[in-house]
Parts: sequence; C-alpha cells; structure tokens
Amino acid sequence: MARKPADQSVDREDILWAAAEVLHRNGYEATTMKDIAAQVNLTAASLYHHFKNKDFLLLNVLEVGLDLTIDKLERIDASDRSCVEKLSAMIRSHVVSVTGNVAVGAAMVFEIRALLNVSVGAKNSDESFTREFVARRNQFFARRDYFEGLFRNIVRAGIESGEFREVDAAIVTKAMLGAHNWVGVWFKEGGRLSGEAVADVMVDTWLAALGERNG
Amino acid sequence: MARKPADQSVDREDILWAAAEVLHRNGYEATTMKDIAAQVNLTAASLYHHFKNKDFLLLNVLEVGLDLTIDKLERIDASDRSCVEKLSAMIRSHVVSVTGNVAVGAAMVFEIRALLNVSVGAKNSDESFTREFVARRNQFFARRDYFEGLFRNIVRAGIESGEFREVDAAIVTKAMLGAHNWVGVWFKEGGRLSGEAVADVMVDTWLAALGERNG
DNA sequence: CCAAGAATCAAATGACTGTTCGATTATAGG
DNA sequence: CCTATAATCGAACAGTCATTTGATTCTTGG
Repeated sequence: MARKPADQSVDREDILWAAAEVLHRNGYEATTMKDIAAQVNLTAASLYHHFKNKDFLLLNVLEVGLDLTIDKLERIDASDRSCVEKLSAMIRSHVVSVTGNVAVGAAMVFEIRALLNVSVGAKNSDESFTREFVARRNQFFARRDYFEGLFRNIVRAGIESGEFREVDAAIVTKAMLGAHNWVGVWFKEGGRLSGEAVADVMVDTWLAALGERNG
Repeated sequence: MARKPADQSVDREDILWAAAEVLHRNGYEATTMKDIAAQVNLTAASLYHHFKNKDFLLLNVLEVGLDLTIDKLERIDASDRSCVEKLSAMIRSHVVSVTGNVAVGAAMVFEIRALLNVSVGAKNSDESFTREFVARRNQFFARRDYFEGLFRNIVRAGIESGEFREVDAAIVTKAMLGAHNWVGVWFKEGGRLSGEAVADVMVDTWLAALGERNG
C-alpha cells in the first residue's frame, strides 16, 4: 500500500477524536473543516481522503460514541444480576463514559439536531451520497432509541420485580438520561469530584428516586 | 413617532419569540437572519432596525427567557413555606416553563455555547459593540449561576432542616437541572402527557431522590 | 396638511466555507 | 530500484451569510 509517515501518521480514528473535540468546543455549524484539520496538522482538503464530507464525519463521530457506550451497557444487561445491581452498573458506566470523553458525550447530546438539519433535500450533486446518509442517519436514531430502551427496560423490570417503586418508567428514564447527558456540559477534569465520584452520586440519587430498599 | 402598520405590526417582542422558535429548530449557527425575518414577514435587513446584530439578538432571547424563569422562582423562594413545598413548586414552575415554551427552554440549553463562541477577539469594526456585548454576556452567565443557586440553596436548606437526606447538593442540583433541561429536547405538545403531568413526575422523582418523608 | 422620524426594503459588499481538482510526495510490495 | 496507490497539499470555485447603505413608505404629533 502506501504512505504512513513516521512523524504525522494520522488515521481515521485520530481525525474522529479530533473532530469530537472541536465539535465539543464549537458545535457542528461553527466548526470548520479547517478547524478539524488543524487539530491533527492537516489541511481541510486532506480530510476528504478519509471522509466523504462534513456530514459523514459528524455521523461517524456520533456512531462511534454511541457504539462504545452501548457495548458496555449490553454486557451489563446480559449479566446475571438483580435490577438494582444492573441499573447501578449501567448508570456508573454511562456517567464514567461521559466524564471520560466529554467531547463525544457532549456531541451525542448537542449535535443530534445538526444531524437532523443536514440539507438532504437540497441541490446535492451526488444522489447516492444522500441516500446512504439518510439510511445511516436513520439507523443511528434507531440505535439511540435502543440505547434509551436499555435503561428503560431495567427500570420496568425492577418495578415488576418489586425492587423499585411504581413510577412512570418512560419519563423517569428520560430524566435520568438528561441528568447524565448534562454531566458532559459541566464536568471538568480536575474539579472537586472525579468522574467515578460523580457517577457514585448519580447511582445513589437514582436508586433513591426509584425507592430502592436494599441499598 | 412613526410607523406601526395595522397589518404587520412587528415589534421587538415578536422578533424575539420568532427567533427563539427558529433557534430551537436549527440552532444558532444554522439559523440565518433571513430565517428569523421570514418568521415575522420581514427581510433580514429590517431586523437591524430592532437589534444591533445577530449576536445581540441571541443574547436578548436568552436574557428574556432566563428572566421569566427567575421571576417565578424568586416569588416561590420568598414565600413562607417548607423546603419540600418550595422545591416542589420550583420544580413544577421550571418544568412547566420549559414545556410551555420549548423554544426558549431549548435555547437556554443549547445556545449558550454559541454565546461563548462569539468572535469577540476578532476584527470587528465597532469596538464599543464588543465591549457592551462582553459585559452583557458575562452578566447573563452570572445570572444563570444565580438561577442554579436558587435550586441549590433550597436543597441545602432542606438538608439542614432535616426534610431531605444528606446528599451532595451541588451535584444533585445539577442532575435535577439536567433532567429538566432535557425535557425541552423530547417534549412534544399533544403527547401522552401534558407539561403539568411531566412536572408532577419530576416533582415526585426528586422528592424521592432527596428522601423526603412527608409526601 | 406637513414634517420628522420610525419601519421597511432591495441591492451590493466582503468575508468565509465546504468541496473539488490536479499535482506532489511518500510508502510498501514485487 | 520500480510502480501502484495512499496521503497530502495549494489553489480555485461556487455558494451562503451577516451586515451596510441609501432610498422609500408609512404614521403620528403639531
């Protein structure tokens, strides 16, 4: 094959993380291809060798972030534990993810609207690009619903098993995810609490909210 | 004075609400002055008669939204009630605000970064514009901290009075506000629950999270 | 009815951005 | 040592957008 210089070996992954960081700082629309390129010492033109265009780049960042989070949650979900234990582990996993990679966590929250606003009905030259983009975008949103469902199902299961009190599982789940997502907005590395400590507070908070009685 | 046509009497306020709506749909960067103008049947140029520029327009939207919310919270805070009752009323007020005017609620959450990213150090022509903008922006952020403090203080007071269990008030407050803010993202008028119903679930959730024992 | 200023618009400007293209450089396999 | 091709860049393009300017239309106080 070809080129992979010793000093500036930049691959897809590097660009993805760099993009997440810049996205976190500026937001999708305010982020230029030049900004992202600069973060990895490239020019804007070079990015098009790795990604079809700006929209696909954003989509990739979100896909990777979501996949990483879902993987961990599925492992917990598949384990043989009580609902209380599962939910605790899931909350901890989610919050630690967000605090560990604020860039991706925040992108997951803030850039979804940008994804929706991509001008799909416009005068785009390449028709197949549009088609593929829409398909992958829809799949992303479906996967995001699945992600939320993982939490909601545990809440529901816990209610049925009597481990949790009776609540509106859908709303409480959304409240929970809102609280977690918001962590990506205010959390700063090196602050009063570590990511794990914040996660512990969240676990404690939500178990209490769900009226768990064995903690 | 002058002009205020019968058919299209558009004033500052109208533009403000229109801007909030478009902002909610598209986000600050993706929103053009033309978009906002169209919402009130004006041209982009006309907006400059009412607002200095796009940045100030955004700032105005956020200021108005925050002021409205804070007003209600302060009235509750000043009342002579228990911490449980105060917090309940505050949560309900906040959530109903968000569901009642999703546009402003969402702007408060999503456009704050845009506010930070305004190119203040750039080659702006008018130096005094920049100075005023920075001053008002700082004041906005201070006011936003004050808003959060209103909730946090009640949580702390409730802990001291024994109405709430001992929690990390700062983190729990942020979790609470995160959950409320997130409502602006998913709430749709005409869905399964009304804004008031969602607010009730939130009150119930947070009182439980705080281990309140008189509900 | 008049004059002053408020409200609006059309058109032009200047800057910035995503994207393309052609050329160049470096690498790995033969 | 070649050569195909991966990776990169400089320059140019077409489009969009915030903002300015100068003129125009309306409304109201006198």
